[in-house]
Amino acid sequence: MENEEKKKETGALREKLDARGAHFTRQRAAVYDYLRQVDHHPTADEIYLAVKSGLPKISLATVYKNLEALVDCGAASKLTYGDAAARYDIRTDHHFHSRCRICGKIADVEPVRSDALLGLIDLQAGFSIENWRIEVIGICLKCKEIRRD
Amino acid sequence: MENEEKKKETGALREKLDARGAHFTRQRAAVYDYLRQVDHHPTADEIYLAVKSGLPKISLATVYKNLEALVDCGAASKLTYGDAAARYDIRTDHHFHSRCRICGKIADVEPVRSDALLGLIDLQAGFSIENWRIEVIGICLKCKEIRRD
DNA sequence: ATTCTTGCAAAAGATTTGCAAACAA
DNA sequence: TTGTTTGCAAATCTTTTGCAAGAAT
Repeated sequence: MENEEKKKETGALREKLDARGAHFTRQRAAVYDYLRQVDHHPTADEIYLAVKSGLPKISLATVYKNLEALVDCGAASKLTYGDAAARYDIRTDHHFHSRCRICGKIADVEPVRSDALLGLIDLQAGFSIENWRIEVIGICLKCKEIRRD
Repeated sequence: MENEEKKKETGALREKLDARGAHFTRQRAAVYDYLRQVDHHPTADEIYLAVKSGLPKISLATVYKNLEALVDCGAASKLTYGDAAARYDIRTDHHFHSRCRICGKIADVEPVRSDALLGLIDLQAGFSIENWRIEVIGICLKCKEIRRD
């Protein structure tokens, strides 16, 4: 049943927070739950507005603090692809993103042979790679169909 | 001689601005010249401080407006890799960047077989790629030598 | 009991905007 | 002369911070 699944996830969050000496709170759980339930990568403000319906007194500052706590304990990640506002992602594994130039939607892109990237670029000598990010910009299927280009 | 080179570049900038109906001004040329002479990717504020020595009355807002004009006419590009402040680059051709986690230095990375990137990722069906960006994060040679890790 | 979190307001940092005077075409 | 740019100040937007009261461990 759905409640079992929810309880399991809640427990997982509790453990991750605990490992960092952070507390489990209703506000924190609400931010986490919203991030889990949406299929896109919302900004702090969007999360704030959404979560406010269940917790009317929550403040935007609390949402920011909780997002930071979630990122710190490995329960979410922060996307900073140069928009005005940062976006947050429930996934923390290594993956990339595509952005539609028309509708702005950001979708997940899975790495297939990620390490082969190194052969495609001419890096300065002696640079030790620890991580890399790829963003693909273009037009998504939905926008293409609407425009019939 | 150096003046010939400078005049040629100035002429090129004038043409690009002209094509957009934009004017060539001392302030605009100063921002452009600074971008040409540095070997890194400065923020608007750094450009402002540097250009102010030659044009003491220039304002930060003017620097922002000029950077936008330069980007618009294809004389520079804007880097938004998620820092607090955007960075500007005199190059407008397709290339990438590396960032040192220790010293924060951003260096150019040349694409070798850039189109082969498509084989490395699993993009959603129907997405038309127009452009892509890669950022490599790690430790540069200089910082590695200092730490002797 | 102790430590962390909340909510509020204020502050901070980056960037944009409105506008009259100055400048470039 | 006409349209663009400048410099200034004020405004905007995102994010952070200080702090007293409240909640979690």
